[in-house]
Amino acid sequence: MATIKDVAKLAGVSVATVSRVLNQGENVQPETERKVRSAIKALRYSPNLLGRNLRRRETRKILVLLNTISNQFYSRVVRGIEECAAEQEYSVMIGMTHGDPKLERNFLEMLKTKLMDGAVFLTSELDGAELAAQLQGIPVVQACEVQSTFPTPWVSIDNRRAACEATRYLVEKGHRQIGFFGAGDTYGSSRQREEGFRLTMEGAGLPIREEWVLDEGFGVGAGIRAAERLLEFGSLPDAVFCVSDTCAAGAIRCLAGEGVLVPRDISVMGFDNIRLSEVFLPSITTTWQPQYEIGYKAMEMLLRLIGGEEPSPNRLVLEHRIIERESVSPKN
Amino acid sequence: MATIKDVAKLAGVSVATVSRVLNQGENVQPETERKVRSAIKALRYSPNLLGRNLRRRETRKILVLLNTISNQFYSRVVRGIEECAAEQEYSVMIGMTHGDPKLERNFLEMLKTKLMDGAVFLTSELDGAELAAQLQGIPVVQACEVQSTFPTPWVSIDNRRAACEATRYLVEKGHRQIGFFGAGDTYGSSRQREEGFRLTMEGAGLPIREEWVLDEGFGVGAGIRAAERLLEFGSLPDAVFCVSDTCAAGAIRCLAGEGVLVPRDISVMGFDNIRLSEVFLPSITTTWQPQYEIGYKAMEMLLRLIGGEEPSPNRLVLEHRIIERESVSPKN
DNA sequence: TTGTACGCGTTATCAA
DNA sequence: TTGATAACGCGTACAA
Repeated sequence: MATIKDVAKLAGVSVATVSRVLNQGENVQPETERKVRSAIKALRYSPNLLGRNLRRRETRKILVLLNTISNQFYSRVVRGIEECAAEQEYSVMIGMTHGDPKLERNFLEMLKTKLMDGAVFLTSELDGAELAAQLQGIPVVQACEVQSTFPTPWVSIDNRRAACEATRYLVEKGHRQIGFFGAGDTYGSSRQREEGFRLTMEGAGLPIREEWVLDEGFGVGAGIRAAERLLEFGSLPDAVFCVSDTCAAGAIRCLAGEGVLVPRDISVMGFDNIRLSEVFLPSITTTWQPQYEIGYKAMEMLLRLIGGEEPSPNRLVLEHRIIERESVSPKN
Repeated sequence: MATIKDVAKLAGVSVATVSRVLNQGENVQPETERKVRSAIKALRYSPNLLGRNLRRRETRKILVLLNTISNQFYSRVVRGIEECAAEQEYSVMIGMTHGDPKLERNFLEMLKTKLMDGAVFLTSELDGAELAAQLQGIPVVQACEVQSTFPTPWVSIDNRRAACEATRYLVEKGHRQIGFFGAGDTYGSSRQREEGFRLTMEGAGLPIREEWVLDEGFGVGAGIRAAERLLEFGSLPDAVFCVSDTCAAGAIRCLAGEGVLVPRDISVMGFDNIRLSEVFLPSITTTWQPQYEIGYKAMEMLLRLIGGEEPSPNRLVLEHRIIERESVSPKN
């Protein structure tokens, strides 16, 4: 691999001149520049970014941390991050933690040592105290999945309010016995959505049957397992509010396997509005969140942070909206 | 951010000693080590990986390049890569190209300049000639989506043979008028699957109606668009062979919207066996490919390449298998 | 306009 | 066992 020295030697100039051609492009004779460029081409030279980054103290790369890309939801969030980043000539790289704190610490190490200029956390497995300690001076923004104990700016929706509205929607459709398929305490968004569900049920004077509140997780498998457990009880609720669209899809599929049809026999509501929810049969009534915008805004905040400013506001709550489809019907 | 010098100063030793404590841990007095470690803790020191990588000429990071993570299929492939990588203490980072050669060149730049030790390409937008020129000495392996003109080892399935078998399966179910939803020439796998389709149809003496061969792409939207075009013709085929499960799902959904039910009115076959295909209603008959193993084997090859050996064999064709589900039924 | 030389933060060699 | 110091490849202040 050719270095800047090789180029300088071949072009018959000093490394400084080569560097000047490469970077500013100013203060160099056209003839000299020509020689340098042809040497670069001849040697197929690319500047070693390790050396450059070390010297410049910036890498123009940012990290997106998430538990898994198999969760369809994140893909448009990342797109938002990427497009904002690209405008400022940043590249983004994705790291997966698979819910493993060790893997997350590994990525944190890269951040601490300036392998990347900053990060957007879409999920995190660490607690606020540890992260606060680790994150000293590292530009980080949280998006979607937010832990308010983290000492970082964030952008998300109001999960609790969204869940309130979703539950109220079900109630207004005439459903009275409503179950909730959540993800337990693993992630805050699920907890907040459960809160919203409970609050609204109580506000409407409707009882919550705890055997219909099942915490299996966000994924398709979670929906299937929760539905299986639901079927073990003698009676079914009128409707189920699921913590995610994938969970809802799994539940609908599992119920169908036992002859329980959605929405004929039971209504199922999702959350997120991923592509699957409009394609699924039946299509899934859900709560849309502005995935692209969440990502874009988070990246804007991160850029401010990298620039040394404190973004203001440093917490951003974006709008959500119920999207009516086929999986919820009025209670007859 | 503290550097090794700060640590050395605080501990009252030289940087060499600090480095020894950090790396080999040998040849250093317990007492000295204790002092160093407490200085490290006090200063919250982490070695700067840019400096280390520059010096060691390795980063222990590898890049996975793909067009988009919204394609569910890749997630298990990446998992295979990650688990093999982790065994050798490599971290993996994902970069998306979104089908844009410029973005891909950007990532290539990182590789050329040793920001990462090597890469697995799950897709690529460049042609063989350009890549051959760029890839001089950079360890790269292709997986899944393979261009045989690339000068790299690869691992994949036999797409053509798999498509032959899938088509034959449809024929054996009694279908005679069969359509193909592909992705055109954007990626080789689609072309090879189309070849297999055509070969088998001809071999069975069945005519191919070109208006039923539609190239819209791999995604859900592609399946929808292709189905829309299909519906514009007066008559429908007995069955459609789709290039991917997501495409099949889109097609099934679109047909259902027009009252054409799968598999009652038409059979639809997918490809890949992603999670969606077992959850979808109807569940999708498809061809499984060993996603995890493809990733794992590709990473094994890459490690050999990084180690300076040429892997042998340097092309690996793994097995596939038809999975029967609900979306294909016998022609009555 | 160009070149010399230093520093970025490490690791590794060599001498003490 | 430890320390001084030379790389690694680059950018840039300063001198020429």
